Amino acid sequence: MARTAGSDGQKTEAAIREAAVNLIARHGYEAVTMRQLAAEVGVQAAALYRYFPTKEDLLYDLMTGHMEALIDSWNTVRPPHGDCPARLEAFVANHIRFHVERRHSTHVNNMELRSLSRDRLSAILKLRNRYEKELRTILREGAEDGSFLIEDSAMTAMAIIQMITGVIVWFRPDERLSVDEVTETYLAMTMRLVGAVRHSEKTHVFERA
Amino acid sequence: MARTAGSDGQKTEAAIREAAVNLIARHGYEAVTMRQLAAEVGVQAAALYRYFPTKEDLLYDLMTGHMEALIDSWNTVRPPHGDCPARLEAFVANHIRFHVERRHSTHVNNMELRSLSRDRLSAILKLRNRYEKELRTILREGAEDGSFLIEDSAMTAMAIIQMITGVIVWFRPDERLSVDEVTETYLAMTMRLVGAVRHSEKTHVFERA
DNA sequence: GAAATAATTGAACGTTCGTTTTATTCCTTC
DNA sequence: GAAGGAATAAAACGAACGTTCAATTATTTC
Repeated sequence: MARTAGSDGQKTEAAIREAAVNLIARHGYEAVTMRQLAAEVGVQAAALYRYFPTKEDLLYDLMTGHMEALIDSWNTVRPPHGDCPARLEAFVANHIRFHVERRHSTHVNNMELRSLSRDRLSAILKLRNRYEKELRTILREGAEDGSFLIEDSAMTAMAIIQMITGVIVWFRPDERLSVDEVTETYLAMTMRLVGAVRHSEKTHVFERA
Repeated sequence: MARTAGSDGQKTEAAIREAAVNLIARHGYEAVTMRQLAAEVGVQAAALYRYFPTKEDLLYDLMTGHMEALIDSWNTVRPPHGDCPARLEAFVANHIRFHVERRHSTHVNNMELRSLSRDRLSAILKLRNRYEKELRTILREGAEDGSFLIEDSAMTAMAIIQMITGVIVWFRPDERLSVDEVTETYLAMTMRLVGAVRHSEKTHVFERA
């Protein structure tokens, strides 16, 4: 047997990517075998090597694709400079939406870094740093102009990113909670966390007992 | 050859646990082989099976040990009821200290859940839920007595846990930052996040522009 | 409709995996 | 100092791993 009727390289490659993200997110990169992946795509294992020279090439392809899509998505919604609270809200809202929509891809990027070679690992970390730098800048400028009250912008950036990325660990849409509702609550928590008062909220004054 | 001079079952078992935590945290459960682990311990692979019937038994042993130690550590520092802000501070401080001290063990527990069988997975999740319930209770009671201002105690609990567990991702002691300094900043962020005013801080009033 | 190219199969390669078996040596007890 | 259990080594098991290769069929090109 050989080429099958209706076979199309572009469709096969896309199917490999999709099946790989789902399988790796569920079972982990090391636990997923090329034969298992091929079966999910509906193809023999040897066919995978037409599109990805090695298993690690496939993983790296998935990860770079994810990071570039994340950076692109922020670039399309990023507000102009000034108004740090508005920029922070835009960052958080976009981050949550992006990651909820790509839960499996996010899990792969967060869990499988250690399966990359040194060079590829540092390439991914470079992209990640470029993205996180955006948040650090917002926090630093907001602290300088008095919009925020924070102790350390780098530490705060890590805290916020871990908090808002963690949504994908417990949140499943289609339940009693929508993405918008979750985003709204996380926005409120983030704004309090950085010592800002939200535009749409009443000012609360706490008195010492 | 056979039994080596000075060999001791208890020491070997402890050495296996320690080597396994380090190797699995670094390379992942699936990527670590029994031969690699045995070499790290300084023993042949077959010797491991005297202490752990299967590779998964070893993983499960490490995970339950970690969770039980975590619950124990909270039980020893847990303050009496009432005074929700003090209880929350104690929870956060203990959580950060525990996890920083056991970075590798924490990584194993967070990353390798998918390598457990169904029954063992749910046993670990049960322990985890018991621990997280402590935080949810503090938040709920604090919201009821007016100490905190939060939207949803379950969601807030997840946000806080992910934020404070995330410390181990970026923090390395022995640098310019001590555990106590990091804990102090995270305590401040947590208290603002739940809408509380810390005892030791001045009350800040934000004015609308 | 023949030639060129694209897509895939089926079988095989050597290696490594988790685990088992058997035999051997060390250590403790009396 | 003999006996018996504890701790390990050495070798082997079948299965599964990532990957390669030659052969074969589908599609496109002219």
